[in-house]
Amino acid sequence: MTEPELDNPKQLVASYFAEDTESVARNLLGALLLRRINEQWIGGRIVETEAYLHEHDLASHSARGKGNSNAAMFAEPGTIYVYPIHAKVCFNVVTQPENVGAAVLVRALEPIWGIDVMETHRGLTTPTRLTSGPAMLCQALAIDRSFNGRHFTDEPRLMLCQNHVSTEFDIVASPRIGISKSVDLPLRFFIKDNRFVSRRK
DNA sequence: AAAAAGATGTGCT
DNA sequence: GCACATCTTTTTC
Repeated sequence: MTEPELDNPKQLVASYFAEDTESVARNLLGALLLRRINEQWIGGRIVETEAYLHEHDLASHSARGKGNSNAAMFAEPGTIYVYPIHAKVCFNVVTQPENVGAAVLVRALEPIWGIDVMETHRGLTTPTRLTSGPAMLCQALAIDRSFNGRHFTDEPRLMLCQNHVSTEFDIVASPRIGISKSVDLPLRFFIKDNRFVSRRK
């Protein structure tokens, strides 16, 4: 796919993220996540997300309240929350009104633009290993902790857009991946039958 | 069987 | 506050 669609991007507005987290997680499926690097947009379509709530969600980083490391999660909706894990990072967008402490984790992309650049960043060329995991997609898009706390509407290095090409798909909900608390809540959402979703058999 | 990924955890400047 | 180690699960060979 070429880039004509990016000539007229419909960037998501901040109010898009102010509603309840589960809805935002569902709505983000199919949206485009783009990273500006070397005067080129690289990225693709979001195919898998997870919702992290505040109240009663012990798996969420916000469950114990606001602290130094998770302060971005309590900022205004549309703020980027990047947290470190195992020498890598994962990418979230804050939802709900300010001070709630909820966010959507972007878990997988369908790579579309700048695949060669993403292959270089990842050090491999297997398509389904490029961005099919929260830490993988951050490495592919060169997202690091310098993005933490930035608002995506004020961040020229990133763009979140509505996808006006392919919007027809079924959404599947399942329990979230890799957590030890609140394990049964069906807060993981992905595009049915998409080959770039993580943890497929 | 071996490698990779990951809502961790520790430790130091 | 930031860098990085480490162990379990999942995926690939």
